[in-house]
Amino acid sequence: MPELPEVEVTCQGVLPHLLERTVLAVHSSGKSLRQPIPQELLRSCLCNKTICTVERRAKYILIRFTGKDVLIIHLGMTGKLGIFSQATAAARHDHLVLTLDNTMELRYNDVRRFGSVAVWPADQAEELEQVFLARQGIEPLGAAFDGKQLHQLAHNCTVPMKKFLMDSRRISGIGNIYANEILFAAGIHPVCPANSLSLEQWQEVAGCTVHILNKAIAAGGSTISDFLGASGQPGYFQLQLAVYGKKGEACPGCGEEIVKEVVGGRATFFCPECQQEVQR
DNA sequence: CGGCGCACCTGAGTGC
DNA sequence: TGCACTCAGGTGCGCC
Repeated sequence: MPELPEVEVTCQGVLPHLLERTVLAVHSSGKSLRQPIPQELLRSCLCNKTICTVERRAKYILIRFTGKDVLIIHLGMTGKLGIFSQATAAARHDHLVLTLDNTMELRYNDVRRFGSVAVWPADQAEELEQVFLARQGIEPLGAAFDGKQLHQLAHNCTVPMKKFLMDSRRISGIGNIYANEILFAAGIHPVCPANSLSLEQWQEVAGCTVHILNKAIAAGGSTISDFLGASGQPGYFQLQLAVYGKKGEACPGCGEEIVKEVVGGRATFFCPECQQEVQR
């Protein structure tokens, strides 16, 4: 389920249930995610440790423990985190369960197993910062994010805008749905080369990015209060989408038909009228 | 190095 | 009801 807003909403949703909680036990399904779940390492690093913060970086959820060990979870395409009572029956595709000291459990469920679970032991805290976190793209909701920075980032880069926005090594957190929505909002054609945009256009793209991501988080945030049991689907399920999945429907801006094409190997929706390919 | 295609996995939906 | 086929919101690998 995750693009940045969904991961952020998940973080905010589990946060109040995890703070100050101590992990008593770790169980995994035995099935491999992107990489095998390191059950023994999880046990030795996390059992009897207390959670002190939960934060998001890019599309990763970082659960930090006293003693500096860090559990890192990526939701892949279909990963979900939820808080359940021990009495709640396990669901199909539950792959990791952390038993907490208040009779509740944190459960990671992932149908397609494209997600990942990793632990960075305290003695590797340095590497976590310098190798892993430093490798992530810029944060769209970070203080430094603006059109000027994107303009510089796109210098000499000929890839289509759609791919540029979705490249997590450059910008973190934007997936297929929001890339479509951002380009529509900014009036940019998805195949437009990244280095062909003016500074003004990049400022527009930056502004739309922040606006759309924040709107999606706010919409998903309405589900946070009942996050127990990992009910509803936060994020884009709550957000009014303008073009994604709307092939053949009327553009909300001009009424022209939304078209679908494949760009960078993924379904791409746009309005051929509002998003002109040729730049003037 | 930049960019492309594909593989990883399961399930939902569609058309016959 | 069943079967074959396509598609899905992410990432990283091998290849040119």
